[in-house]
Amino acid sequence: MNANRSQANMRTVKRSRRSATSDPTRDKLLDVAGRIFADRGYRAATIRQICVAAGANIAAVNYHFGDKLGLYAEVVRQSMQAAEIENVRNALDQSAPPDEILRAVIRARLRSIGRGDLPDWHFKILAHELAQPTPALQQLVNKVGRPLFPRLLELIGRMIDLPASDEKTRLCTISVMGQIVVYVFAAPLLKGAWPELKLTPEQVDRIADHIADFSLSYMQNFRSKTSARSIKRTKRTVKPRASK
Amino acid sequence: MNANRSQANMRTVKRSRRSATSDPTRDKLLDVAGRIFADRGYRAATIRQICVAAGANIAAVNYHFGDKLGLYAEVVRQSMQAAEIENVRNALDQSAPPDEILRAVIRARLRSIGRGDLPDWHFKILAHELAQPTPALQQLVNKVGRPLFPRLLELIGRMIDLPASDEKTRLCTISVMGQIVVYVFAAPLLKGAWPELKLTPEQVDRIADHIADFSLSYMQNFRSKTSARSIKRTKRTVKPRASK
DNA sequence: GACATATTCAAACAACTGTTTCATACTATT
DNA sequence: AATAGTATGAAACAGTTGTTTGAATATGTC
Repeated sequence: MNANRSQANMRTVKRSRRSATSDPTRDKLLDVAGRIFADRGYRAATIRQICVAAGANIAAVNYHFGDKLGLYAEVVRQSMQAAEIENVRNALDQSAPPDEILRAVIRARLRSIGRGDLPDWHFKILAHELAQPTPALQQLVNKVGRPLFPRLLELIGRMIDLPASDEKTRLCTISVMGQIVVYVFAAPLLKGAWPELKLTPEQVDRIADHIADFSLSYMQNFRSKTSARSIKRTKRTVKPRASK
Repeated sequence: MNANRSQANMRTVKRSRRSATSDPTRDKLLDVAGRIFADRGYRAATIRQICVAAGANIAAVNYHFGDKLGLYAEVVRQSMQAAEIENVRNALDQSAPPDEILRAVIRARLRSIGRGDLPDWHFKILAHELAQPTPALQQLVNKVGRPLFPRLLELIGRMIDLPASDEKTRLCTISVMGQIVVYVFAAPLLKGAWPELKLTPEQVDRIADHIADFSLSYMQNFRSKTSARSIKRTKRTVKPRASK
C-alpha cells in the first residue's frame, strides 16, 4: 500500500522542468541521499537525516520525488547510469582474445570498487537490496544482471567450448563473479582478517590479475582437456567431466 | 545509548534458572526470532512480529532478554553454536592430503547452505550484518572469522608452498571463499539469472566439486611452477608471477 | 491454605517514522 | 506593478516502533 502510491502521489508539477534547469536542491538531495542510502540502507535511512544533510526542508523530498521510495528509486536509477557499467560493457565489446576480454572485465569491475567517490554506491546499495529487498530490487536485477550476465556466460562458454546454457559454463561464471563480489559484500570481514587490505589502485589491479589468473588456469585446462577428446557436445546440462 | 543498556537493564531474575529448566516460551521466542531476524534483519524485524509468531506477549522479550538487542545477541550466539562450524572445523582437522581437506571444507561449508532447516540462519544473519552492522557484528567476526580464516590461510599456504601471511596466499583464500559465499549473498541475483538453480543436495555437491576443481587447478599449477624454480621465497608480499 | 516468587497479560508510554498541510517567499511573465 | 506558478518553511498528523508499567495468574515452598 506504500509502493504504488509513489508515482501516483507525486505532484505533476516537476515533469515540465525535469530536463530543463537542474534544480540545485533536487540535485543536492539526490547526492546526499545516495550516500546515506548506500551505507544505512533504504529502511534505516530517514528522510530527516537526508534533508538535514542536504540543507533542505523535510517536505522537500515529498515535493521533488513524491515520497521516500520515489527518491530511492531515482537514486538507484541514477547510480546505475554511472560509468562503471559502461566500462564493463566496453570491456566486453572489444575484439580481443577471450582471455584478455575476461581479464579486462574483471579489472573494470574491480576498479569501480576501489574508488570511494561515486560508483561505490551501486555496490553498497546492491548489497543492501540483496540482504533486504525493496521494490527497487527488480529494477536493479533487470538493469544490471539481465544485460550483463548472459554476455559473461557467452564469453566464458566460448572460452571453455561449451554452450552458455551448460551447467559448467554457469558454474565457471559464478566462480568468477564470486571472487569479485566478495570484496564488496564481505569487506568488513576481510578488513578484520587482513588489515593490510587497502584497495589502493595498485593493489586492486594486483587482485584483478590474480582473479584472472586463478580463473583462467582452470578454464584453459578444461578446454584443452575436452578438445583433446575432439568431441563437441552441444546438448544442455551435460557433465563433460568424469564425475569424482 | 541503546547498546550498553542491553545487559544493564536486563533483570537479574533469569540468571539463576539459565541452565536449569528450559523455559518453553523463552525457547520458542529464540526459535522464532532466529527465523525472523534472519530474513528481515535486525532493524526491520519487530518484536511484535516475533512475539505474535511465538504466541507470547509483547513484554516477554523484555522480560526474558532485557531488550531487543539482548534477544538478537542471544540468537546470534546460539546460531553460531550450530553444527555447521563444527563440521568445517572437523573437515579442517582430518589428516588427509591438503587437496582433499580443502575439498571437504568447501563441501561442508556449501552443504550447510542447501538445507533450509536451521543453519541457514547463520549465513543470512551474517549477510544482514555485513550490509548494516549492529553491535553483534564484532561478536560474529570474532567467533566465526577469527578462528576459521587463519586455519584456511595456513592450509592453502601449505598447498601453494607459501607462508600464510603472503599476499598470494590471502588472494587464493579469498578466491575460494568468494566462490562459496556468492551462493548466499547473491542468491536472488543467481535465481534471476539461473532459474534451474535449486540447491538440491546433488546439485550442491556438484557445485562444491566444481569450486574445488576450479581452485585446485590454479593452486596445483602454481605450486609446480614455483617449486620447479626450486626457489623458496619466504619474504612477504612478493609477486612470484611475472606481471603482465 | 498462605505465602513468595516467577511468569504472563493488556494497556499505555515516549520517541521516531513518513507524510501532509497551509502559509510564506521567490521568480518570471504580462 | 500585478499575478500565476514554483519552491521553501514550520508545524502538525497518523502510524509504528521499542519499552515500561502494574495488575493478574501460575508455580512451587513452607
